Amino acid sequence: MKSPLTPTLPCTCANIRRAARAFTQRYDEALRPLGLTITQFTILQALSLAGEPTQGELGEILAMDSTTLTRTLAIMDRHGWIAKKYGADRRERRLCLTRAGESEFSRAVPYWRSAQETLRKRLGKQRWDDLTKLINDATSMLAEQEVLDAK
Amino acid sequence: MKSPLTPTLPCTCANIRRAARAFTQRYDEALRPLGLTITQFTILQALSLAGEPTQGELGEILAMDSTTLTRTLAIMDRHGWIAKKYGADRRERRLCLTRAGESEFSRAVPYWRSAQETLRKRLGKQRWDDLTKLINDATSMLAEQEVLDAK
DNA sequence: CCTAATTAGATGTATACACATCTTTTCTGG
DNA sequence: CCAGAAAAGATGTGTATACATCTAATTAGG
Repeated sequence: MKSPLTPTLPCTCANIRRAARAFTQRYDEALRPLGLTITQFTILQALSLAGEPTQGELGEILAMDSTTLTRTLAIMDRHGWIAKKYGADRRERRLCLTRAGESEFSRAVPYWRSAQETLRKRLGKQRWDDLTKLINDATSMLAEQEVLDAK
Repeated sequence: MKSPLTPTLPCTCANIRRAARAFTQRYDEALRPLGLTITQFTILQALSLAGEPTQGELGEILAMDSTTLTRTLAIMDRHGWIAKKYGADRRERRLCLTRAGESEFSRAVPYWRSAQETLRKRLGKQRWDDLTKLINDATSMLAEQEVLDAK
């Protein structure tokens, strides 16, 4: 019975952050041939699913500060993947994919799917699904609490 | 039945990264009065538990590239919290806390514990424990795979 | 209507993170 | 022993992240 490389840490946040690093390394590696990061892929995927969210709305969906998105979107904009439309409220920028963005997303999906399926098989369906549910329940509860805090 | 602020994303990595951001924001907020981040607290906690790991060993424990630790340890070193000892192998740096580091850790524990207990109560013991086990099992499995890949 | 408060996003700054590459030290074959 | 390979960290670079603060646009009170 050898001690694991990654012992359980006393801090749940540290355990989750560690998992995020481990997963990110795997997915980034899979996407590297495309010069795409999982952060950028996630935004492409979110925009291909969502309607035309504002930057703030996308930030809420991803539990990410909207000013963080300013920087990442700028990188993606340099590649011509993102379109920003000014809505009725001219403070807002509504986001959507350009043709090039949709195309890049399509190109990336097989690389992403391969990483996702490899890890899913390795963990097993039950663990994978349980993990997905628990991690998202936790995120939802933290987000709700935040909404209450703001009042 | 309203749609959640944080819908389940198709990508498990994205779900975990989102959770990491949400948790990090809570713990960082709790530690802010001390000018300490959860990253730094985690290193203090790891060093207070571990023996005297090398930088590489600490990186493995945290699933973090050892060169990332170079920068974070430099910040902590400026505060005088970290001691680096050259071991028999002079390439290595064995890490431990200074008195000031131990003292800072002790000061921080109540703030950390408060955040941890608040969230634990909110999620409930069952979910909290299940999440901890699942997330760490997943991390372990990814780390093992990495070891195999390297061969 | 106007002014004051609020909101959306941009910008300045600092930490967090990893990969490529470099230097120093150690190990391995011969 | 010595030359080449391997290992441990440091450094250069680029992305990821959030908070404080700023600007522009909208909303709320009077």
